[in-house]
Amino acid sequence: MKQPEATRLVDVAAAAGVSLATASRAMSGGSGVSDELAGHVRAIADRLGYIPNVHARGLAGGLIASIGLVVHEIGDPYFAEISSGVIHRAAADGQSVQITHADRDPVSELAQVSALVMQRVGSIIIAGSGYTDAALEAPLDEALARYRARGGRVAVIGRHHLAVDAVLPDNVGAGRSIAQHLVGLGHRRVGLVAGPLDLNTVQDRLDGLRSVFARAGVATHTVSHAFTREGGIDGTNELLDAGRDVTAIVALNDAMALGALRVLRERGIRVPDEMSVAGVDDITVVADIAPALTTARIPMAEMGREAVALTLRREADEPRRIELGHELVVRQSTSAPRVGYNSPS
Amino acid sequence: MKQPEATRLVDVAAAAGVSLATASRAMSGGSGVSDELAGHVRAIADRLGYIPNVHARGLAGGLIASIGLVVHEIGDPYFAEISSGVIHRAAADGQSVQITHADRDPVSELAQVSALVMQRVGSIIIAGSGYTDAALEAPLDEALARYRARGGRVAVIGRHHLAVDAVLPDNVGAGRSIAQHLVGLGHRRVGLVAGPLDLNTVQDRLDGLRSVFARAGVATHTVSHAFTREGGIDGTNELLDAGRDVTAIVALNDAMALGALRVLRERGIRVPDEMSVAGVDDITVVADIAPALTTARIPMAEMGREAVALTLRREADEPRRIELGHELVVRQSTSAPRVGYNSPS
DNA sequence: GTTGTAGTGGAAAGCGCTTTCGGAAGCGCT
DNA sequence: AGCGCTTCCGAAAGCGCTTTCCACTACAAC
Repeated sequence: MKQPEATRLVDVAAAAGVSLATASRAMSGGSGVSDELAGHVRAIADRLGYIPNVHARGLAGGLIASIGLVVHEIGDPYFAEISSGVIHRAAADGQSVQITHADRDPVSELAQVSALVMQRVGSIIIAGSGYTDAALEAPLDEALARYRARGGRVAVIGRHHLAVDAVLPDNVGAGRSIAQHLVGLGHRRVGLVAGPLDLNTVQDRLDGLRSVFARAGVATHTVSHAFTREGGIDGTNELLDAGRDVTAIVALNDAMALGALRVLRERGIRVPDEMSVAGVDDITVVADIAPALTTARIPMAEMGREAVALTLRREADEPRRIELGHELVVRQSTSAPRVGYNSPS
Repeated sequence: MKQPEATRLVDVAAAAGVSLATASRAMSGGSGVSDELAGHVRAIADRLGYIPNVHARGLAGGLIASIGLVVHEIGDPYFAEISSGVIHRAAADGQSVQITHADRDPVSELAQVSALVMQRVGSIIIAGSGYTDAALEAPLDEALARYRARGGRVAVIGRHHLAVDAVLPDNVGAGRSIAQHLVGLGHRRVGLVAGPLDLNTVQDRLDGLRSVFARAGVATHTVSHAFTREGGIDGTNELLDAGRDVTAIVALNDAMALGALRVLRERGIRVPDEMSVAGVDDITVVADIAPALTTARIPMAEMGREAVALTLRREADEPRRIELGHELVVRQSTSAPRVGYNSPS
């Protein structure tokens, strides 16, 4: 049960001919040790293959060099790619990453954060939209505030209603770009397949889309379902069943776009000939499918990396936000509307 | 720095009117407490919102209730879906999951495992193929043996050359099913786009494919590249550039199949009219694309769940292996070869 | 009435580390 | 030489938990 040959800090101290306290100060970069002595101790530690015991550190010191990452569902490519960025950047910094699922449920999300706090992780990164309803965010906000008061570092990805460091993709701009692209192609009636309307990501993308469409006098019809492939299927079916004669469908993320594509294929509606389809995110796979999806690229892995970088900075001053750009990626799923199609009469 | 209102075990003990020792026994399921008293203590603990301090436990007890999961790259849907299964099952059991990247590198993989061992995680799950070259696996095997000797639980997913609990998909069967399907459609010349040949997953799938093709007198041509979408692109290009007049391409996993589909689309080769394409895995997205991919389903999430289940069993007897089935999923990317196509002369 | 035998309480010893505290040593200054 | 000052170091006190070792109470079995 006990590890037999584990080198402890006392062993290092003995080998280096210093006291335990000095060894500790040398290892954890504390002050009170001369640089040369510290260097010497660290050299000895390396030679002995010493690896600090995380739990002893956690018990004695408070927080540990570990990142807690909350995503909704790691099976979702959007979160998988963000996580990949987090893990890569964290590894470069010698930090381990604990991932938990919030399952798109605010209650579960709060529970996961609490669990992470109790594990004494040094930083918490929350990925995924927040609710625009402040009441739903309040408990989370409080929990995070308490955690930060204790020295914890927090960063959120893609949500901006919390008073913490944030990495924000350009959702509004992404929506605008997609809309401009469609307007440029000549579409006049567009269906918007959205996720839950109280998510800030959905709202922002919708704002971008509608601002452009409204100015161009393009009619839009919006349906709202789960922010997943299944939601895309439901939304597209609803749109089609309602008999809206739209010439293009914008899904609020690529997962929904994939669902839309599937429904259109099953119904024998050709893309882009009879219906243009666009998404948002540019998850890896949508570049390879036929027709390759027109979408607005959100730099997911980079968002993950930046979030880790935010938790690393020393100064604990006021919340900072990093805004990342987007990029319109035009592929084959969009084209000018064909006259004669989609006009029921 | 110190958490002010953290409920500790002594608090629970006081509230329940029992001693610290009894409370500890009640919480960690040890013997020496009546079930009713234990239940009472746990109820009080719940009411107080008590969450045990992981680090104190880790320090005192040896290993902690946490799972270390090693995958190659979480951005890869295959690993993302496995991870999803692991996280869900672990959460149901109150365990946290630490994910690290091995980046398809045996050296890195070993380093990750060592790091996890030092973190005193209670179990380690390694996902991803092993090398059939025993020399490459030896260091890992030794490290795991030491860890197990200390009470650590280990499970591997999809590799069978280690003396530990394993969850194994039916790779051979999957290969056979795909081959039978293609033989049944009348294909006589098939290209195999494989990953690295020293990975047991690749070998097993290849064995299944070739055994059936050989018996049916079908000619095969194999190329080997990275086990990723990019590898699929390279492999398909190599196959096509070599002028092999195959009527079907089997990619050894869906990621490679996606790459193959992309190359074929770029070259204007129609699927399945001019070329049938099949994959293995059935990652979520391949059901939605056009043409929907014919593939052999490997139950990834279930593999993740089973791996966690394996680490949970009490008896530390000899290695157990759980073999899961596969399922041929015929979609639109395969059809009978068209006479006249692909015959250069 | 004596002996077991669970179940429980109390006390205490760590687990390996960080950190506080006070002392020792080295420095420049008067 | 004497003073205060800064540096650096060693001893020791925990961090919250698991465990072990007894002691003690019931209550059943002999």
